[in-house]
Amino acid sequence: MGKDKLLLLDGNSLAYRAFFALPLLANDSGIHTNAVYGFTTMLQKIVEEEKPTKMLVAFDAGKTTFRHESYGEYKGGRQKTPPELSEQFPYIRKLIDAYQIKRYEKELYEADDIIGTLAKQAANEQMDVIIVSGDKDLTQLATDQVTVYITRKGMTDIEKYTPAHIEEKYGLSPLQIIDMKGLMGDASDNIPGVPGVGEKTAIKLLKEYGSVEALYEQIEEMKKSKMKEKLVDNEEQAKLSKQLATIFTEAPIDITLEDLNYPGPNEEELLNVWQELSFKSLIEKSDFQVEEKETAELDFNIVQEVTEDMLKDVMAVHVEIENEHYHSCRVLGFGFTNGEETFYLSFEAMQQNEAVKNWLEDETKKKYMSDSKAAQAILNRVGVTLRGVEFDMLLAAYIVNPAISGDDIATISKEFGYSDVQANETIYGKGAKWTVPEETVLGEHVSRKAYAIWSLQPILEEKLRENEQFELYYDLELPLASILGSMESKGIKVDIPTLENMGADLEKKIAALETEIYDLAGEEFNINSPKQLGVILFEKLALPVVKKTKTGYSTAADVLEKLQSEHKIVQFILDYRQLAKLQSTYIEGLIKEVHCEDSKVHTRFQQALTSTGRLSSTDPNLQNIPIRLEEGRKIRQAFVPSEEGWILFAADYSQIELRVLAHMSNDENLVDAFNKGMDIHTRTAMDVFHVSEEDVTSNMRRAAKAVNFGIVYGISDYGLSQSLNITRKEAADFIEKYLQSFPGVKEYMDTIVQEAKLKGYVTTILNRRRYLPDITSRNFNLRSFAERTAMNTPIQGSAADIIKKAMIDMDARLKEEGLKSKLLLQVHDELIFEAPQEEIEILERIVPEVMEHAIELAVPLKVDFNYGQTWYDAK
DNA sequence: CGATTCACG
DNA sequence: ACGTACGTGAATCGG
Repeated sequence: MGKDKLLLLDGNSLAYRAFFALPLLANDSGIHTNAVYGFTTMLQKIVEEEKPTKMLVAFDAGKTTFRHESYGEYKGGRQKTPPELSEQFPYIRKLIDAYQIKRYEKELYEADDIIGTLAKQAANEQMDVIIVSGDKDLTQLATDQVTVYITRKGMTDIEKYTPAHIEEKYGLSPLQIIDMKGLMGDASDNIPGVPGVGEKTAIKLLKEYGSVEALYEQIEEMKKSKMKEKLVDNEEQAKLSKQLATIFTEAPIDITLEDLNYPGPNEEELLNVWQELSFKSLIEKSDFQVEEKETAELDFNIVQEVTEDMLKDVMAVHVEIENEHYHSCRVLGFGFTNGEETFYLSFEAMQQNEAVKNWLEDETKKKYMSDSKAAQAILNRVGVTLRGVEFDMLLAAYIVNPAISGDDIATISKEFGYSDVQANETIYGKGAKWTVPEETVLGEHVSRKAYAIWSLQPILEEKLRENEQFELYYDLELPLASILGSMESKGIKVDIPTLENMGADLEKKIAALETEIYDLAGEEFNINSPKQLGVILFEKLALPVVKKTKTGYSTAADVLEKLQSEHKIVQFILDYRQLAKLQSTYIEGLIKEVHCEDSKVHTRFQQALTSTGRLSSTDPNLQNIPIRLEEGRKIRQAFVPSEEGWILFAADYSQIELRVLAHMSNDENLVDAFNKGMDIHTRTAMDVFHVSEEDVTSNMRRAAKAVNFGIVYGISDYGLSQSLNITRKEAADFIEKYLQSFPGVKEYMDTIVQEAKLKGYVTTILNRRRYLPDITSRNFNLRSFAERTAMNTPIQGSAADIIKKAMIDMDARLKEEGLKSKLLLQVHDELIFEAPQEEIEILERIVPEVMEHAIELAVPLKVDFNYGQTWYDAK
């Protein structure tokens, strides 16, 4: 057994150091992590390099110490600990525990005193001692056996103070550091010292006299000077200061050196803490075996047949599929559990099993699932109607925190502290190596997923209730999932010949433009490559460079528009880009997505993805079908009703976001404008430019419209200047005038940012939440972005709440009225239905009625509608 | 696989 | 002084 090596760490000082040395990072749950991160990297490095056999982290306990008895102002005037740091201390403690390092604090004593006491004891036992702190005061403890490490910038950079190093640096012994502080004081601890004496003078005096006491014994022999006067006047203070600066090495601690043995980290615990904090780089760098981590045993069976008695009133069910394309992919199997009995059933076996099918369709049999919409769509493919979904883990997790990334069960489970389910990649492999394992492995994996859902259901439900989000989840998102599932399964019919004709037409136009462009450029190149295009435009043709990107010249549309007058080629490129986009994304891309059995596209609405609460749409994205330009808008002619004699009916909210803003800000002016049913951009122009309605020019209205957009996005003068092509100063002027006209809006914007800083998140009308950890960042960009998000998310998110509620009400109303009409699509502020001709009259009445009263605001909601033979004609 | 561009609200 | 409008998805290029 070699010599013991003891590492003593000053917890408070290191946490402070790390906090101020590093930018205010935060993980995606909104917990700040910079101090914990700095602490961790420092620990990792020092443990690696020093390989200690014993360790302890000491913390200050409470506010008062024995030093306050002799000097009440000790550490007075100190700024209180920033809340962003306070919230990190529990994590630092967790981290230390995971490392299996002892931590200790003692009433009335500071971390210094605990460290000093233990260092002395250890030195007496002939141990090597290393003290780590961010505070140079500790250097007074340096001896031949005790080295003091002081962290410098970045936490992992360390200065090692041995007595020799101190001698070299200051010309003093370690104990004289105390005298130095007695003379010069310490502003951060509010130790006064002798006024006018700084580091230089203190060192000079100590070199001559040796100590504070010796100095005062010989003070009469000192030559008369200002300095001498000050020293004489402040004798008591100097002695008190020295006393305060002295680390007490006889603290009555009830912990012994034997208690401090360091066995090395508990790798599993440490990984858990790192995962909770999202320390991805550390997890990757660590050579801990993540995959081989022991998972708890799970008792499960692979069954060929399921009998009624195996199917309980409440169960977790998971449908395992090949990939995310649930409208077309292979189905692998089903996992079931009620927490006691767990079993796996292959898809083939399920299709033969009436008991299971009946149970799945039985409304009274409650199912706990994750992504029930996918399960519904899959079962729909085999003629089974899923009913009785009582819990959806994917949606619950999303409501608790929309920033949770990943929609697979392993990822979500881990977020909530459950790790007994493996990543899909571990089971199947990835890329070309993807393969379905043998049934015992697959069966266990799927069973574990079901078990994870079962285990997390109470935890997530509790969390939802705690956040007052249970209603949002249970009454809005959960029923919506089923409605979206039906919309997806129904699909929308696409007329391929229409697309093909357009494609042929486009092909000719694109070829003609290509020729023109090559001709004007004097060479052939890839017009689709911004890099090659940049070379042609800005080098060969020497057009002026307006904007640059990270990688080179920007060739974005707004840049090209500014260059239109410079060269004929620019317009051709703009036209080429427009047509090429239509061709590749909307003609070829769309055709690829049409299912040949029914000539329909079946998009997937992502319900647990956006940070604001909106839906998104993929494969194909039906929420960005062209409309603004006529050429593109024609794409909509290919979207047709699925039955002969039916009609497409589209209804959209007018200005829903500004109405939401009027409601939330309660701005008198804005509310009035909507209550009077005015054109909001015209009204804004009237108020900002102080003109009457008749005198609002089209330019004024255009400017007002841009300002309104800006307000919704979380305005910035730069953004507005870009959109209106004016100077930043002019834009700032506009904003100023707007906020004067709408003071309620200004107040709302200020309040919401304040609230976000206080709570760490913002909310919508239905209590949807978005965390904004960057809102307190000292990085201007990150903070500004978070501030704009704080202003925008309640608006965009509340509008999303409203239309989601409208979809639920509309679905119920269609059923109530016994109509055949079906909801097909949602595009953020509009709903698209298909309907038999004879129901159009009814829809004209009920759709606006339902949508306008989905949620009552302080201003009316307004809905416009249109219908026609194709989506294009519903305008 | 990141960057760029452009389609939508 | 800092350098941006908010929220998405798909196609394409090129390392």
